[in-house]
Amino acid sequence: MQKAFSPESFETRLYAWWMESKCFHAEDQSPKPAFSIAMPPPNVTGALHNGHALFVTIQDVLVRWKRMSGYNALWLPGTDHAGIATQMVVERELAKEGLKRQAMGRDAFLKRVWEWKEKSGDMIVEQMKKLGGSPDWDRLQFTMDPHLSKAVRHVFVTLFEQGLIYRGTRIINWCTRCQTALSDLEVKPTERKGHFYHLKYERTDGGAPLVIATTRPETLLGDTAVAVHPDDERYKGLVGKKVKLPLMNREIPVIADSYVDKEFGSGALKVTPGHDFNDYDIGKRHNLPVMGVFDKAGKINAEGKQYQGLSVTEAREKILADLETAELLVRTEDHLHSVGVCDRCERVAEPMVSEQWFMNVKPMAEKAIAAVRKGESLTLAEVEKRDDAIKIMPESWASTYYHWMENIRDWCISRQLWWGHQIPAWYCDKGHTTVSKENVSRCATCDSTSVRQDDDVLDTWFSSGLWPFTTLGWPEKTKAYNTFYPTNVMETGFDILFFWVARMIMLGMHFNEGKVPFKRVYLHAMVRDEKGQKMSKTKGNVIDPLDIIRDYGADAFRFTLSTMAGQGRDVKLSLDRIEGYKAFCNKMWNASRYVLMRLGHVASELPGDPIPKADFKKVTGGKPLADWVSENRADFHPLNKWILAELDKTITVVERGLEEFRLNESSQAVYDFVWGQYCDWYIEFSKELLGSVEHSARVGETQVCLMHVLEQSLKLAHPFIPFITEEIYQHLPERPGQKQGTPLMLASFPNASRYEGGERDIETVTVWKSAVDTLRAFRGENNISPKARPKVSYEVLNPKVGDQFIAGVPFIRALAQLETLAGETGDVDGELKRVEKDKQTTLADIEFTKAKLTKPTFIEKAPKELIDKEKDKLKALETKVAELDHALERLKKLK
RNA sequence: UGGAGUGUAGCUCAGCGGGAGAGCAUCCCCUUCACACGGGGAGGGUCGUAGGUUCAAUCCCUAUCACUCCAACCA
Repeated sequence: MQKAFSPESFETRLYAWWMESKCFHAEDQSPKPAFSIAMPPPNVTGALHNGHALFVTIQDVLVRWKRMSGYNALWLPGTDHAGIATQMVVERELAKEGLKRQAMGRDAFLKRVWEWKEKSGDMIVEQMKKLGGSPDWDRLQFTMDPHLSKAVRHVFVTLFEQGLIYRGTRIINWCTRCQTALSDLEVKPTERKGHFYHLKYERTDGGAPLVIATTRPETLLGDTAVAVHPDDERYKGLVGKKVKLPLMNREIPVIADSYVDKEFGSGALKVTPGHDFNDYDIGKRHNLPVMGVFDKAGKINAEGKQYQGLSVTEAREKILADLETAELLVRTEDHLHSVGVCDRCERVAEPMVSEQWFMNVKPMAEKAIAAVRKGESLTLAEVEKRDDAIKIMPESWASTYYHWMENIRDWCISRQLWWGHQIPAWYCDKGHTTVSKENVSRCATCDSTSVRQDDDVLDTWFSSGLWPFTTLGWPEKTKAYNTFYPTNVMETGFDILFFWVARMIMLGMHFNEGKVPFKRVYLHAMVRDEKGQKMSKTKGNVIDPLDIIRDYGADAFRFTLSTMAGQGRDVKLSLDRIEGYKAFCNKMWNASRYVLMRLGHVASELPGDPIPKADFKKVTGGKPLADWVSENRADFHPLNKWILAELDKTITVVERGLEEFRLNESSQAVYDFVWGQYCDWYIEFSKELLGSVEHSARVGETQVCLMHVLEQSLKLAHPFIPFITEEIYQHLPERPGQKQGTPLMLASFPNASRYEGGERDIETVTVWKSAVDTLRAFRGENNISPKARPKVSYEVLNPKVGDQFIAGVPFIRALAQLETLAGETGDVDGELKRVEKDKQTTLADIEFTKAKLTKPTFIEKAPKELIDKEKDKLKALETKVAELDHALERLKKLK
């Protein structure tokens, strides 16, 4: 084993070895219970970021743990074609070469995107490997693989036949830059500074003109009504009459609709059904004509008459100027309002009426809501046993989910892009539509052979919405499908709860006889920079995960992410923290190295080290260490019993944390145990145990315990820090029942033993530890040189603790670095001071406790156990004062 | 506008009804033969603010302030 811990020296080698040994492989069929996670497929738009690192870590921890716990564990990897995002990236690349997709043509363009996909997909896979991710790479899939594409068509055609997918002309969000329709989710409301314009609409009956406020004066070109609230006294007589649309020489009616807010603006609203979602609804209620005045490039069309050809912004300027001239612009105010912008390019999205494909999701949403409601009333364990309920964690997300699902609108699924699944609909020259799973060359209605496939592609989330089952071979009921559907855990970011998770639930239940696609959803938080800001290239605060791995190792990075992946809390990534966990890895490395030296299996650096080479076979009679330990534990030395008890406690905490997605608790427990108990105390105590003749009978037993506890710790830590634990494990000496060269990642995860006396064992050693602490504090406070080996005397005052203490004397002496623990004390003054101080605080404690116990309300109302506890405490404190008094007396005499 | 979350030591975070914890940072001592990515010691917090419930509140309730996020149809 190398002296220095250097992750780069083994990470790559071990990963390759795991791959060769097929350690990540999951069986399609197995007698073992199944556990599966469908990996959220990263977009093939480029490199991995910290958000990916977080999900890879969390999912890998869960999968490694389950795999070691005897499950046939499948983590199914893949990548997503990410329609708009990828097309945009490639278009940008092409622009550098002076190329445009329109000029290239569809086929040539797609060829380039595929090339990009190969490159980017490989890169992402490589990066996940660097992190130590253990998905079953043999099953790696891409959303546009032939099989998945076939499933997409199957779903499209089925939903079409069920009447849930239809083509219609409706108002949708349109990005004039990306030149495509967007779903509601792809439009992000953004605060923008704008103006509030008050315009005059003159009445045809010569009455006082109506004043109407708007932020978008250019849309007046498409106004087809003015609306007021039916109860608005100011406009009572006006409903049914007409007003003159400024500049357009058109008359439009005044209508009454309760959507209008009487308090807002002038209480009169211009209605533009062609370019506003609400106006569209109002228009439908009142049978208003829908007038589109922008074209798809965002230019005014022929309906805009004299403004035709102007862009939206140009038209606004011109119209305002013309209104001003016509004295129809009453006033202008500054106004901060939110506008919808394209999620991808941030250009303002234009609501526009257009013919698109839609999915009616309402019926599916109802079932999807019911499944989560059911999950809410069940525990995590109960939900695992069924296939009709979903538990969302952290639970606070459930209400957000309901709200969205209850108000869900039809999903616009067509996109005017080239990269994606082309819609399986064909139109013939007579205008008939044929929807089919197979390519169509003849119209199903009129047999015309002049057919053309719809140019558009499906929203990217259409195919990823099928991910948990299409990746298992669906619609065929494959062995893998039967084994792994429903999957157990969906672990992803809350930012795609609606985009993805909700749609998987709806489509999953719809196409799998009501069976949910996953039983538990764990939504992790965002990875931010150390100040809590979102990492973005423009802010320049992006930390590249590969840089972190290079500087600290994948394990330190993973451990950091695990400890910070507490529920519902953003991960603020700080390099200091990562460095701290690298130190932990280093500690683990060196502790292991020491243990191996002490077992005589690695050349000791101590000249003349008296410790014999550990012969486990002889000590345990050929039994595996774990078995031998549990059979003989009751007779072990208190120190060995104690560390085994601490180990049991740790295993329990680690397992509970993993079960409840509290990875931070689990990783913290591992850290505290390995460093705070095993290294800081047990190893130090063991030096005395192994090094002194007095305990020579305990050497074999202690060597077994050192080994056994180290091995269990490695297993416990493995899911979090797979590389270093595996590397150390491969250096462990031969043990009975243990085949050398088998990977740790396939070893079985520790179980807490059922041994009863653990608490008592812990108590004993706690007495020793606190004695050492006291002596060390005394040295520190009194500036006694670390080199000094003072002689210290002790006196047993409390016989109960006394026996425990006496057994620990040699160990306390060793750890406190004393010459003797029995003789005369060196510095009486200092000790007097310390004991005096201790007495004072103890007296204060007594006062506090007495006050509590003499309070009548406390005696009456507090639970009996607590009162007893307080009484016991008081007694103990009083005894302690008596002891301290005794000690003071003695010290004074010595002086 | 509505909903959710967060506010604890200088920093990053645990704890969440019975007298406040960790890591890092700071200060002091130590190159003791696994580890200076180390060992030992010390200092440091009226647990955002104000009320309330309770024998008892950092923890529960109410209000309030600050930050963050989510959902939104106010032109």
